Amino acid sequence: MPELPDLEIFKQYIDSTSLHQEIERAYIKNTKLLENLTGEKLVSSLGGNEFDSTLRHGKYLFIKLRKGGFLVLHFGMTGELGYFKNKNRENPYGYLYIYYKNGYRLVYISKRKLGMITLVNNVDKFIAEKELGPDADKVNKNQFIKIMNNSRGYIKTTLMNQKKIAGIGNIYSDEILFQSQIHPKKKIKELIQDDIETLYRKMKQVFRTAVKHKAIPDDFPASYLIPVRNEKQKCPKCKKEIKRIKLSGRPAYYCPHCQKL
DNA sequence: AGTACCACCTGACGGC
DNA sequence: TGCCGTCAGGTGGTAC
Repeated sequence: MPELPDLEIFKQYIDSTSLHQEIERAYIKNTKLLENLTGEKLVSSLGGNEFDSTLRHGKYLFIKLRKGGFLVLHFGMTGELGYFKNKNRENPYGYLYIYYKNGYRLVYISKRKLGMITLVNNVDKFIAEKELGPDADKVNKNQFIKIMNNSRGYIKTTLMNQKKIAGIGNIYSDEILFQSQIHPKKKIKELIQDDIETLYRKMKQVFRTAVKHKAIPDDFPASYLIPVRNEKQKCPKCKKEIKRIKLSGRPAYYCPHCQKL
């Protein structure tokens, strides 16, 4: 479930497993995920190289290469990472394999092939080209208020708009709205300043909590929506039934009692 | 500017 | 058990 907290966990995973060790070779199984890049170029750039550090912006992960440039990973809907030595941990959906001299490999895994892999020299330039807004976990309160005041439309749609704020997806937008007690289909212009500040506070709190629990929904606090984000489940606060509606074709789950329009 | 809908891709799940 | 339709955390493009 690759949204901001998941990406933050991926970042920590790379940081704790894959930095500062020589890459023996790389292998790309399918070039479909590559953007502006050939498989040959990717493989030759990684071989004999080393990862120095990582950066995250929204749902994108940037891994700095010792010899210059960054490996960029986007995880789509089903992307994940694996770092292991044992062959029986092999995954049929692995696409990019990075083999280290120590016998371990880092694998980019994607069931649905909706992710993206590329190489860039300049992260800020990449962010500008993708027109991404500020990272949702790093944006400050004044920036956030300004972004909201410059938007119209539904609050949920706006929170998920990567060009406004980067990092929030379908699942976490539901959680942020649930914690803020705001209906997903509330129009931004109908929110008062207090609501916007609540959203900002809850957004940060949700990220902090999710990352603390390694982005594993079952470990989230009992007051969280995500572990019970399904129709016919009971609202963690009022125990009434969770409802599902659609916004631009995407499902939104909320509590009609706690989140009034 | 914002919304709905389609496409991409393919596994998971529920119903019959 | 098996087939089939529908749905799914992502983004990007189009028509209105």
